[in-house]
Amino acid sequence: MKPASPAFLSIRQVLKCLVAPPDDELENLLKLFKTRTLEAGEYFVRSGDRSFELGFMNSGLLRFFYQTDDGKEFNKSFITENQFAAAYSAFLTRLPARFSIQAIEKSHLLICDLALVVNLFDQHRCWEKLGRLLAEQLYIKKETREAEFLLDDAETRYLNFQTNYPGLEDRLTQYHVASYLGITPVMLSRIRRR
Amino acid sequence: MKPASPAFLSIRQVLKCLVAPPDDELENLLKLFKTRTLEAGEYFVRSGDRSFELGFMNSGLLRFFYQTDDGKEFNKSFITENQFAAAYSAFLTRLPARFSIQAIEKSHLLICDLALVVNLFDQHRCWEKLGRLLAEQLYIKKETREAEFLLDDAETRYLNFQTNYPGLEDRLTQYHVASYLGITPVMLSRIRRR
DNA sequence: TGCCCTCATTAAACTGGTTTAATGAGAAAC
DNA sequence: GTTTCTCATTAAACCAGTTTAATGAGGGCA
Repeated sequence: MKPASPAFLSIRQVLKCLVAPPDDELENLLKLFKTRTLEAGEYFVRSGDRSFELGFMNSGLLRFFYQTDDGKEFNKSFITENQFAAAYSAFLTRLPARFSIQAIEKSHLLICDLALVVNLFDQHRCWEKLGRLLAEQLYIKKETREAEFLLDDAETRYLNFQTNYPGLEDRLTQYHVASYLGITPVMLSRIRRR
Repeated sequence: MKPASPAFLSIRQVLKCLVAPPDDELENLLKLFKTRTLEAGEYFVRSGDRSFELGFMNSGLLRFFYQTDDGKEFNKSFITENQFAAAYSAFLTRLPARFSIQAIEKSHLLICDLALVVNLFDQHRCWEKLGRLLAEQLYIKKETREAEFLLDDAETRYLNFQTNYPGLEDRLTQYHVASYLGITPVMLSRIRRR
């Protein structure tokens, strides 16, 4: 599968839009990637992993989730088409991943060793900038979520979820939505009744 | 107050350690800063503000906090010596700040217009890198906090706070600690009894 | 010494959410 | 058509943390 194939169309566009890389740098980066398909239920990262890949989603749906010792799960975010996916914080801190990443729908990705991408940071400023922009996006997303947990009750968080992730609710079971909101399916059902 | 003065010693060290800037670039950056003192209770940023400064703490203690419509406050983080302080997410998104930053102790800072620093990103790679590293730090901090809220109960969060911010508890009233943990002072008092 | 003032503790009623368990409802398997 | 999944709903008991309010305990200050 070569960087000229249709699978590379989206990532090309996204990267051009984000950091406007020179053509040769862009090709350098793209040839590090290969395609991968995850079946529904399959894992991209498992909690405890120490080696990491960067994924770019061509299609499908991933969830990032924490697990407690007694088996409870907490979805922390969802990733869909044209977004990057990685256990980036674990890579940066060189600690084992604290959460898992799992496909909820069959998903088509481009993947690449994360360390190879980070090595490019020193090679050209556009990749350093990419690293900055991705970190900024992640930061803003997490901070927004922190604000929701501190300021909003469960019902408000549910309404926010509907507007922030339009259409996503239909692709998820009530269990996954509830887990993202930090409540039980029972409570979500009660909220929905209103 | 010139960049040669003692007030610039710490920021010099921190920047050298983070991004190893060339001497002339470092001086370029430092001459953008001037000193500022905040009395206890004084604000560095107010919720709703649209223009932002980057602060570097020489001494003192700041809190970042959200406020609800009915006046309740939620501390989201604390900043002490040798750390940078800014409403960075608001700056990045060009939205009004959603939280306030206030001095809990009398604080000595170096401050500078945030936009001037961000303009330097294109001038030299070391500043682009600085932007990346700061965003990464913020991201990791927020993600850690998200994990705590999802996985841990109030008592565990309290114990985490004590180990993650050693000595800080003694500089804060019980109200501020409780607000950071997402509980009431009453509940914190009960936890402490155990 | 006595008077504030602010902060910490304790108790009691209350509430938003959980837990457990039973019931319903749709879709796939055969 | 019946069985058997999985997922959503509903009810009832329960619990972690809130709210309100009263009490205590220290510090600054005239």
